[in-house]
Amino acid sequence: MLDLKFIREHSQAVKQGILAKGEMGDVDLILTLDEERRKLIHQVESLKKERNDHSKLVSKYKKEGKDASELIQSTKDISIRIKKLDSRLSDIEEKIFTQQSKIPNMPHESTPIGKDASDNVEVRQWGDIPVFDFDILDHLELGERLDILDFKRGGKVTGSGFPVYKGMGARLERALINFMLDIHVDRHGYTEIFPPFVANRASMFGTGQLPKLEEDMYYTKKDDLFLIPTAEVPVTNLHRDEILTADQIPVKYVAYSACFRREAGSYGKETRGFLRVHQFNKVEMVNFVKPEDSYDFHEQLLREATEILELLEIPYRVILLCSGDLSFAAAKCYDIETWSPAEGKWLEASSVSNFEDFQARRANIRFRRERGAKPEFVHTLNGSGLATSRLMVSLLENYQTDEGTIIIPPVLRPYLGGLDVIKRKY
RNA sequence: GGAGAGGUGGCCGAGCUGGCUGAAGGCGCUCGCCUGCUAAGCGAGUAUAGGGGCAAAACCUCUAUCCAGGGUUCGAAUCCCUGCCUCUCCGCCA
Repeated sequence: MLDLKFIREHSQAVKQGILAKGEMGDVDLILTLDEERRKLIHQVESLKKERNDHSKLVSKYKKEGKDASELIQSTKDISIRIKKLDSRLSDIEEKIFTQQSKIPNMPHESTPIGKDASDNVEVRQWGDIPVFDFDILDHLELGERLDILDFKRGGKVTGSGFPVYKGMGARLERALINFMLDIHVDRHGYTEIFPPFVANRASMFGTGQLPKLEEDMYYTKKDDLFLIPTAEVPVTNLHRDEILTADQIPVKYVAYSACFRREAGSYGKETRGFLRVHQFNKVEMVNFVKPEDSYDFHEQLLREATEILELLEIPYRVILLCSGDLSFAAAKCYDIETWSPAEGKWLEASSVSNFEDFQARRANIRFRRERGAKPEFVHTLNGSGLATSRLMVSLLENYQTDEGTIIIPPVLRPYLGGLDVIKRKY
């Protein structure tokens, strides 16, 4: 959410930002409504003052034994006028709020302006793309032959897009999650959170999923709750409506969660196997920091995420998203993509975003620099570190051998009881 | 799911027979004084948001806020209704 005052004072910049992001948003309507709002506030507040004064007089008259009936009658009229104006005012404020919530965050100055993914900028690449001297298999075939992934039965239990991990596949998934959590906790100073996987409307609004992405989320009607699309939602909302003290900041949380996405209307391309699923696992890092530090933390977050891939020795590249490819709430975002030898392309395994105060304003997360200082909005950032589904694709495909086995990266072996290779059972 | 209790400022905690109560008192914190030595005492201050005054800050002023939303009333933290949340007991379940 952008500050109403900011929209009022920088309407041109906001319009440009909306265009650059390829979003919708009616700035002029907001400006018109805001003007009316302020006019109404002025009227209704002076009436309220009058009413308050009258009420005090009534009290005084009664104490003195004077007749207050005339005064009471005239005050009654004032109250009726107030009620009318108040309801008009809240009507307008609701309209403003609706419009305001639809305005995306502004892209940061270091975000390249562009239309779509083709305007994204590659920042760097790490590791060499592997060359194989045999015919490689894709992760689906590998998973099936090794009997570690079962997409078919997942379809039976739930529907397509709900993969089942089996045997060493399940253990490998668990190993990846534990490995990533341990690195972030032990080396990057994170506090681990195990959050709820279901969140309410206020939380979904706080991080910016609502209202725009309602159709993309699983929803439980009876309880008016949403299955989380990312741990970012519950973890960021941990501090909703709070004022943090300066010594609490920066807050660094890391959380594992299952992530649920309906991916409505995305059938067809790129839906094979793990490439697009409705449920996947992700380790997510969330930072709450002072505004002036947020871009330093953004770079640090990127390093913390890529370190995982370097330890796993999986080639990746970092992409700086252009304005048009940026999500609604982000001001700047790096995507980390890992290499899939079978697909012959890069797969997004992580998004590392700086939301500045956009989420903080929606979720009302503030901090005080010192006692007595005015509360300010924090800056929130988050980054996947990482999503295991795409990571699993790259891991299986990059570490496959001509025998159809999978070499386990050394850093993961302690998590797999020392196992160094996954072999076929038959 | 059934029965009951409750949600007040950074925290604790009054008020809840409606009227200078934005809210006693305590703790914490900040500043000052005194005193001086791991302490105590004294004084002052200590919410947030919005509107207006202003180019802006400081400041002044008004309005709102005692979980949220409605209602009653000249006037509500105080009365009524609805919702949310917390706690206790019972039931059910992992």
